[in-house]
Amino acid sequence: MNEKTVEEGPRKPLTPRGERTRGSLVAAARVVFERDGYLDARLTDITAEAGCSTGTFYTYFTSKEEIFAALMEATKNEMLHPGLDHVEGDDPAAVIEASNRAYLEAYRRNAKLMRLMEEVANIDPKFMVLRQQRARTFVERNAQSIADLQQRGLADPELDPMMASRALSGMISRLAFGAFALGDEKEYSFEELLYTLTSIWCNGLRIDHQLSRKD
Amino acid sequence: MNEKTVEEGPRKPLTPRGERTRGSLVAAARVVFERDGYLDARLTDITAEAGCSTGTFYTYFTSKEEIFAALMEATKNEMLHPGLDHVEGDDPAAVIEASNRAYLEAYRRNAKLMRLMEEVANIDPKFMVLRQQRARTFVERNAQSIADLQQRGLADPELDPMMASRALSGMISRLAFGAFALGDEKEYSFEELLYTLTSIWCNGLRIDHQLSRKD
Amino acid sequence: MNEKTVEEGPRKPLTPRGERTRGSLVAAARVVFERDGYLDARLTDITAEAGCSTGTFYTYFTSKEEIFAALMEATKNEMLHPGLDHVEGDDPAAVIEASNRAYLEAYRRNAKLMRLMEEVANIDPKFMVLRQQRARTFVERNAQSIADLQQRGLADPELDPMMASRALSGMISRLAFGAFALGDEKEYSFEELLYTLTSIWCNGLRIDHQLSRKD
Amino acid sequence: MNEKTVEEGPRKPLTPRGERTRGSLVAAARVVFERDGYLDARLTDITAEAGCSTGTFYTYFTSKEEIFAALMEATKNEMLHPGLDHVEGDDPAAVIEASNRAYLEAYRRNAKLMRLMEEVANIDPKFMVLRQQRARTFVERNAQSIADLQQRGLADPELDPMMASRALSGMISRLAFGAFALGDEKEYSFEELLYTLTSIWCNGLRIDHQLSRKD
DNA sequence: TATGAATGAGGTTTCATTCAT
DNA sequence: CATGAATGAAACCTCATTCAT
Repeated sequence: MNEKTVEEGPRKPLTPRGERTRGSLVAAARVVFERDGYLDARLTDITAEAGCSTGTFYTYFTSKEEIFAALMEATKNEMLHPGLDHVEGDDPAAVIEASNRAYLEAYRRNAKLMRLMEEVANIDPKFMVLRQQRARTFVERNAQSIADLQQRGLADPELDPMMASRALSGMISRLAFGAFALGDEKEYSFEELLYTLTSIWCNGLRIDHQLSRKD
Repeated sequence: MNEKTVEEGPRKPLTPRGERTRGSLVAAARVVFERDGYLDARLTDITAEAGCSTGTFYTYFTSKEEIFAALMEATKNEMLHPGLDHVEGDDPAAVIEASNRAYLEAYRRNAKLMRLMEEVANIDPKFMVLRQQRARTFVERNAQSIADLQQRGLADPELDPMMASRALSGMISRLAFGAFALGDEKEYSFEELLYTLTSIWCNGLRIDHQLSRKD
Repeated sequence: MNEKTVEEGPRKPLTPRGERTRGSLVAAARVVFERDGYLDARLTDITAEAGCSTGTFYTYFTSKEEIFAALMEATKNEMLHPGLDHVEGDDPAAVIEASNRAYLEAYRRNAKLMRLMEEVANIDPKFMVLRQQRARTFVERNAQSIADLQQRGLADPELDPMMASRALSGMISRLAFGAFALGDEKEYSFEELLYTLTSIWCNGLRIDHQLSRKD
Repeated sequence: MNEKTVEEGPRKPLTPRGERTRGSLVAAARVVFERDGYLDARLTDITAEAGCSTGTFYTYFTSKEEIFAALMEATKNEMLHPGLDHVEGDDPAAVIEASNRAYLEAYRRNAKLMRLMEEVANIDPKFMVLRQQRARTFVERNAQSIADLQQRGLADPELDPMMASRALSGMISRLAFGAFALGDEKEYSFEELLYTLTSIWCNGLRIDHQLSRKD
């Protein structure tokens, strides 16, 4: 899987000083983008936040798009979430719950970044591709897990694992977006959210479970 | 429910000619927005498409935002989808399937408009509010339907109807967006999509069903 | 001969007002270019001189290059000079003298423009092409005239008319450039210049003559 | 004759290393200027070509202009051409032909440099002065030679030697520019060029000759 | 002497919006 | 009501030059 669809300028070997400046620009970009949104962010806001001059920006990046790509690259690990198969355990429902909990927590932690990614993906096709690639990773992991459960006779064999995974993965990401990125959080209790998603996930696949709400 | 959160300029009574001009502007806006996207659309593109002059635009609208709002208003009926309770019948699964089919078909028909709405909602909070309002209508209708099924003993009573509806409604809209708005349609068979969504919907609520794929 | 090598933006049919504004911009461009040179001229200098705003510039032109092309087009008739064959008369030497006199006078009148053309031609290949095209017109006319004199037995038949014309036409334009465009005019008496050029021209082609200096 | 009109930075005594670095910068400047033109050449292109850092440039030069002056100084001998009086011989026409041949060959060898000089002279008055000084050397030598021929009764005594030299010297440099610097060379045969120029030169001064084309 | 990151003035360019006709 | 030229704020971007190491 080649995540380099969104190009970043030829990264010449950097001196430590250059490394630092570049880093401060990416950090500043995160602050400014999260605060003002992608469109409203001006390059001068970013350099001001980074404490350097406009010209310096162009030492490391050629455009707003490119520094955004760099920011996405720099933060890609922050949304790492285990996926079903990375949670150990014998009880499928417990595994699913743990996985969903991890996902929701990661989403909540990175809500602003996710919000931002959504804004940019809907503006620039290059980043829609990136978003889809990352989503696909998540979807495929879950599809694999569903297929395993089917093989072990623990999940409805009628469903296409990939399609079911798309539906369920989409369900959780959408709800997380609504709950955390849009800041409608007041309407949602985290545990209620988790319970509902996990119930539907398990029921949807016809997985036996004894889930209950936590408060 | 007040849908007027997104203001439209004081609609002075229009002469028939004015009515026509305004209409051609909205129609042109749809063409241009769907073709170029909201951000890349220039007002002069719209007036050119409408066959009128730049100045005329301001007779009817005060900004790009406002004509977009007018376009949303003009097309709001195009995504009208029945919601569960609007489909008659005794078999809940059949009702759900019919409802989902109607939703997917409407989404497919209006894919470009939905894509556009997503773009703008992620740019402009006013339109995020509008999008959420419309989603809420859909969610609430489905929640009502779920509550009904619970009362009739046909659906899992443990689930909060509103939360379950958010999850399931989000699931279907997300999948429709991916399938139709992003043009990844090749990866999806419509009937497979429908079957998967409806199965998970019914299973998720523990509704008895005998669904089968159509080809 | 297609002189449209240097493109000018699609000239939409202009309203009289637009015609006037465009004209004032071209006139302003001439003032500013002649005063400051092509490179040092800023678009804002031109719009300021034309009495309009920066934005207006872009209603008519897309770049400095383009307005320069328009200026060249607008002034192309100012350097029209008869060429040998357009001067009537039986005495070839008198004809050549009259032609040279007309050329030098036109050059002197348009010295700043010629200076400008030279600057730009040496910067931008598109305008070198234009300069060469215009020179070629002059060269070809003179070549024709030389061929005629050869046929009438009045000029050295050994010389290739085209090559001889290139040499003699180049001689006069170079001297005119030095005398008038560079402002070394003090070193040159117009009549001395004319006498020398015409003598060499006639002698060079072995045309009989009784030229004498005027003072 | 003071050729130092175009200043060069105070040339501090250089270490051998410094000498080498400076030399590589001038050599790089020639490559880059000839390749990209004066205006499009960036100092970083030159330092990159020279294999040193940006900062090093300022150890030896203070500006693009100055390194260009240094390049002109370094290459001034490359266009050395004998001038009429430096060719030995009794037959004036043969001397003129040899001189012209030497000039044309030197021009052809240094065509890019001459092209460059022309570009810069038309941009920067300081270099126009330099160009004129060098031309003047050539013109004056030729004027001296013409005066000698007049004194020996071999050339038309009516012509002012200086003015005639300006005309004839300009003729040859213009034609050389067109033929070699602009790369229109295909249209010109070297020998035809030489024959025409020399014929007109001799005829123009009424010098007896028996010139013939070589092939 | 060499390095190369940092600087920032000053130009270009866009396009939503105004307004005289 | 319609016109479309004029407006100008606001952003972008370059690259010669400086300077701390």
